[in-house]
Formats: sequence, C-alpha cells, structure tokens
Amino acid sequence: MTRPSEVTRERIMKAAERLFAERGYDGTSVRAIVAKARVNQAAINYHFEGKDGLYREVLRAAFRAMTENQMVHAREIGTMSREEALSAFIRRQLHPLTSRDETSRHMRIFNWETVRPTPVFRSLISEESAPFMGLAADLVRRFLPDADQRTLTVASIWLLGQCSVFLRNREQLSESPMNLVFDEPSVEWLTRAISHWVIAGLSQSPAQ
Amino acid sequence: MTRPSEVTRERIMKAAERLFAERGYDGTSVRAIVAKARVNQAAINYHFEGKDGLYREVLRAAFRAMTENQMVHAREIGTMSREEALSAFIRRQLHPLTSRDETSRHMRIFNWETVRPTPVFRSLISEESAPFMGLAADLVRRFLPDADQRTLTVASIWLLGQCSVFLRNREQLSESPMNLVFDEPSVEWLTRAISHWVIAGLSQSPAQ
DNA sequence: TTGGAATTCAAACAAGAGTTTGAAAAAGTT
DNA sequence: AACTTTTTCAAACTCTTGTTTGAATTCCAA
Repeated sequence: MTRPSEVTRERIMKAAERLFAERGYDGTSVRAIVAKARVNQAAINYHFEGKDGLYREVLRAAFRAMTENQMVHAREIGTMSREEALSAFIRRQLHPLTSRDETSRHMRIFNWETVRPTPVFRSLISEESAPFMGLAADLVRRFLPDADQRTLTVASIWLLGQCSVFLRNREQLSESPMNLVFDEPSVEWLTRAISHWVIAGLSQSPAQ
Repeated sequence: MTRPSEVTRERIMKAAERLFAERGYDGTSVRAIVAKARVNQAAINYHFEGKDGLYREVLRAAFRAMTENQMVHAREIGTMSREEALSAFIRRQLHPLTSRDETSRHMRIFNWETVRPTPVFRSLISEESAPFMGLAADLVRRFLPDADQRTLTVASIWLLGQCSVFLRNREQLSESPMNLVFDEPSVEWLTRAISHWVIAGLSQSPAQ
C-alpha cells in the first residue's frame, strides 16, 4: 500500500481533530489545519476531498473510538454489583475532568454537534448509538426491573446526562464564584456524590 | 430621544437573536442579519460598532431576560413545599421542550457559549449568575439543611443540569431510535419522572 | 534504471466575510 | 424655514475563506 501518503493523512487528521474540538467546524480554517499539521494547503482536498470530507472522517473516527471504549467498559461493569457498576459508570463519565486526553477531545467534538448537528452526526447517532444507550439501559434495568419501555428509555437518557453539566462547564465552574477544583481526589468525591444521588433516586419505588 | 433609529436597532437585535441562536456566532453572517432585519448593510456598524458589538448586546439582553424570569419564578416557588417547589423548578426548565419561545432561543445562545465561551459571557456568568445559582441553592438547602458548602454548591450545579440532556438533544431524541415525543402531556410526565428521581436522590441521608 | 502513477507544492482563483465611505435622505432644533 | 444632526443607503474595499491548477517531486513496480 501507499505508505508515505498515510503519514500526511494521519497528520492532518490529528491536527484537525484538535482544532475542530477546540474551535468547532466553522471556527476552524483549512489554513489553520495545514499549518498545525505542517502539510501543504492542497493536501486536504487531495486526501479528503475538501474540508467537509475531512470533518466527516474525523467525526467517524471519534465515534468509532468512543464506541470501542464503551464496549470494553461494558464488560468491566458486568461483574459488579449494581451500585458499584453505576459508580464506575459515573466515574468514567467524569474522567475527562482530570485529564485532557483523546476522549475529552472527542467529547468536545460531540458537544459542538449537539448545538447544531450535522447530517453525518445525525446518521451516526441514529445508526450506532446502541452501545451507549445499551450500557446505560442495562444499568437502569438493574434498578428498575419492572419499568415500562418509556421509563427505561427516559431513565437511560437521564443517566447519560448526569455528568454533562460538569463536563461542559468545567472551565467556568473552576472560576469565581464557584471555584470548584478538578484534581483527582475532588473528582472522586464528585463521583461519589453524584452516584449517591442517582442510586438513591433510582432505588426508590418507581410507582407514581 | 432618537425614536426612529430605535426601530431599526430593534429589528437588528431581533433578527440577530434568532440567527445567533440557530447558527451560532461564526455561522451567522452580517449579510444574513441585515437581510432578515431588512435594514441596510452598514446599519450594524452604525448602531453597534460591528458584529462583535451586536453580539455582545444580544447576549446581554438575553441574560437580562433570563435573570428577570428567574426572579419571578423564585417568588412563586417560595410558598410551596420543597417537593412542589422542586417539581415546579424542573417543569420550568423543561418548558422550552414544548414551545419555541424567546426563552428557548436564549437557551440556545447560551448553549453555544458553553462550548466555547466568549469573554463577554464569562464575565456575565461570573458577575451575574447569582440569581440562577441562588434559586437552585435555596432549593437544595431545603433538602440538605446540614450540608457543607461544597456539597451545596455541587448539588446546586447538579440540579441545574438535570434537564440539560433533554433540552440540548431534543431533536435527536425525537428521532429514531429514541422516538420520544415532546407534547404537553409527555413533558409533564417527564417532569414528574425527573422530579421523582431528584427528590428521592436528595432526600436520602447525605452521610457518606 | 526507467516509466508511470501517486503525492507534494507554490501560486492563483472565486466567493464570502466584516467594515468603510461619502453622498443622500430624514429628523430634530432654533 | 433654515440649519444642524442623525440616520440610511449603495457601492466599494480589504481580508479571509475553501478550492483549483499545473508543474515539480517522490514513490514504486517492472
């Protein structure tokens, strides 16, 4: 296969992922990408058929990575008690608070998408959101074994959203007047707090 | 005072608010705004000293409106039992799901800001977030009267974020494979479900 | 090593962005 | 009514955007 071209392709993808995560699609210029990736201006059109194509590729890669991550996590969780499992689920969601790794970049890209979803993202969601929803749904089912379908769905979405305020507003929350700190012990404390509330919430009788 | 110029100012503000809410700052062009507002191209620079200034004004107006809204709501809630109050709080948060009014537009603008906050927004948050946080904190305090400061802060933020998944992903949630509906009875059902979980969560002993 | 395909490159292109300009029109003031 | 200020307008300007071009270079198999 064509080796050398792969490295510029990879360089572009890496630079683009970072910039798209930070500034969004509209806020990222092709020139900024090629500068960061240190490749020629025309490379993006040659390898990805334009900015759109590049973004689609980045989005797909991010989605694939998140899905695989989720699958691994699902296995780990299967062996725990439902309370331990839920805490582990929350802990994993909060993890990007402490380290700025690839996963937190992917989360940022998805955050941009939730404000104004692109067609690509929509189809990815509707076709491949099963692993995400599935994990949450399994978890919820262990607390609400007799719930109807709608309750199950809504509870799963609710569970998936438990951490989003903290993830999304990390920067502002660490400033005045909140002044939260997000080092490892604090995030562990936060994990326990949220887990406690969620477990208590789901444990009470679902009758209404 | 200068009357006639106020109407074009207002026209611009109105059009800009809608477009910024829908497409974000980068995605909205000055030409799109003046076309929607049916004013001359140069009007934005004349009245607001450029696109930046216009956006700052729109953001400030949105923030002011939300704050006043919140103040009114705070009084209503003061007279209820803590459970009723919390339900009312959730209900109000979910309200944009059913109607696309001014408030839901403001929410959208804020959503754009949470992905990549502008300096203006940052200062608005740090200086004028008191009404929002205050209302949530009062509510939380009625459930956790003995909690320490950190717990109180985190619980308030957690409470404020309870509905954001649904608000943010309304469009995707109403499509396959979730197929949620967001008419009035459904949203009322959702209000009760979330309220139930949150109340149960906060009601359990805060000891950990 | 050589020939043809794949890849890189600097430069230019057209379209769109936000802003500026200076004259025309309207409004307000005395 | 005359004069000044405020407001509108069409046009042009400058800068950035994404994309294209065609030659130069590199790669790789025969």
